Amino acid sequence: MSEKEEMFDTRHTLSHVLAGAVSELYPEAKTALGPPTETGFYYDFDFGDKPIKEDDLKRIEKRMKELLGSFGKMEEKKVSEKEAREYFKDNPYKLELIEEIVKEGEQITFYSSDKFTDLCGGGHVKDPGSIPSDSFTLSHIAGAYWRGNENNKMLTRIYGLAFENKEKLDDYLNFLEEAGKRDHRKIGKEMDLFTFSELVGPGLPLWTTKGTALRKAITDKIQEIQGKYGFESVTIPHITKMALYDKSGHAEKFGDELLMVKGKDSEFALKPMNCPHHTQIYASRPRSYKDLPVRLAETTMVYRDEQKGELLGISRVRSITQDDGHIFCTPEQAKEEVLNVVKIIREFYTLLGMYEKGNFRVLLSTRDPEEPEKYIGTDEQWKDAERQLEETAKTQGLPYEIGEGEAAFYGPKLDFMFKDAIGREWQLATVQLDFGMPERFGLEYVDKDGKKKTPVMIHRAVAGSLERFLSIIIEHFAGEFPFWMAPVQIKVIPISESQKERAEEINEMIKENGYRSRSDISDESLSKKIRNTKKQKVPYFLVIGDTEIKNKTVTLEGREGKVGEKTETELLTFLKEL
RNA sequence: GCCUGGGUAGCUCAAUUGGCUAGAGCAGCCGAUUUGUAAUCGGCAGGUUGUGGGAUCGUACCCCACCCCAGGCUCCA
Repeated sequence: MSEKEEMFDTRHTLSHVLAGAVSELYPEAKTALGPPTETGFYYDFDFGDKPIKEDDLKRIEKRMKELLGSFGKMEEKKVSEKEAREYFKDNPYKLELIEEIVKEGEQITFYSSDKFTDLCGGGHVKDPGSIPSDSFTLSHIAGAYWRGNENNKMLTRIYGLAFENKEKLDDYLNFLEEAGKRDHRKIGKEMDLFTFSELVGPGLPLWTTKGTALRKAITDKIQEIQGKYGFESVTIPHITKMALYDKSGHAEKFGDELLMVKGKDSEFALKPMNCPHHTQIYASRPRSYKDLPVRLAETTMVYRDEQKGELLGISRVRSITQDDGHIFCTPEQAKEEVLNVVKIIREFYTLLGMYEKGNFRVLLSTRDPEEPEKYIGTDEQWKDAERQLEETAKTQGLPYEIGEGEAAFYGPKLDFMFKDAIGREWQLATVQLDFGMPERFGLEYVDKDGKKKTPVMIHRAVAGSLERFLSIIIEHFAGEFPFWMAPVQIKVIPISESQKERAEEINEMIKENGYRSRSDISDESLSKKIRNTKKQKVPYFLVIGDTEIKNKTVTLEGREGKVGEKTETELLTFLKEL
């Protein structure tokens, strides 16, 4: 058995110990479900009308530790439906599970120790007494709907962290603490990148001058790359008549997520996506097969009335800036176009040093075969498109997995998933095939044979949402952005008042050469000015004293220390090569 | 939206658990200093303790409602 599987069993067993401890301390509580997780385990309970508090965790944890030694061996026992029902007659959750197992035609098993019996499929360490009592801890409680369905009752979930031993647990706790230091909300505030106002509203970030410089550096870079692949920019209004979404099918899909704007005599919707608008640019004139592919790109904000509890920093917001793009092409061209988008994504994330194995994974999001009515398009189209995407993923060596039921309603997609500082996964880049919308909008092109045909539409985004993308890279770089991206790239620091003028002169010179430079001519000490520069994570700074004035040079310094004394020309050459 | 926590100056935190005028540091402003590599010194200002109600002789602290934030759940075109 691998170490990972063994840990899985340990965590699973601990969830039983947790349930055992809770059952003892709170006899009224009903146990529901409790699986292991990546970092520990949890168990869901129904505490009835006497919910527990965060403070109670200490008590439960203490009892768990006491119980470990006397918990006894985990023994499997096959039981009949009748026995099972009898044993759990007061527990509606277990009864529901038993019913399901019976329906599936599977054997019901109990796992019992001296202290506690649970309905369970197995996967335990034989002797819970062998688990070190300081290798786990209960971390927090949270609400969770029974069976993950929001129409069901909300249960109380107790989360625990568990590792091989105390050292590993401490390592993880330490990791969480370190991760907290790179939290994009903290760094965003420290570096003055964005802010929120209660007057403006939750989920609506306001971008400062520095944050905007950062955003522009990124979107310029994306445009530079995608420009090589034939994308051209377009511009659309942020509102539309509902007619557009009635036709696209989004109206039905979106419902209350749409934000409405009332005009004098008509009502508009704030756009929650850009594709329908872009189809209308395509549809504005007759297209020949010779015009295809048409590749439209636009970095623009969309607005979604997300549920409040889902908002999170700039990872999940209500005003979302998408670096969106839509390709309209012939069915024959689709594969090549998807490939090109993958290349754009690869080039961009490679530049960031984020395209490394293990740093991301790709989700091939397919249709849920159980619910075909949720999607548009024929079986044939779906199979074909899914196969096409999978082929591209394979030939491009993408670390992909199938995400069944994760597809958009109009087609399958490749989603590029990246992790934030504490390991939560977020979708950034995406390529989506769509054979529904062109048809709905009656898009067409005239083919070689003179016949009108329906083009394929490909949706794509490189950063995805600029907000979410920034949340990830702020945490990835802990604010220490690569030079080309840094909101302030260079700081010019005179040692004392007498070099102020020269510092300003150098600062202007650098700015004229297209870099984001600032001078610090405050009356602070050199040490203080350097400290501030480092705190702001500015990649390079120049020190100017009497020596530099005499030599007509600047002293260049970066994050790794002193680079050296350079003339203006040398400096510009150096910056150019970064 | 739901569950559980939280909200004190721009930021980081304090206030002996219901009892003197809510205090520090940093940032800001004023003054002195003119600095050679991660905090120069002094002064000033800064608060309706998230908001609104209530209980109390008295509340940052107790109760109610709402707002905002976080960790989860649900959702994520």
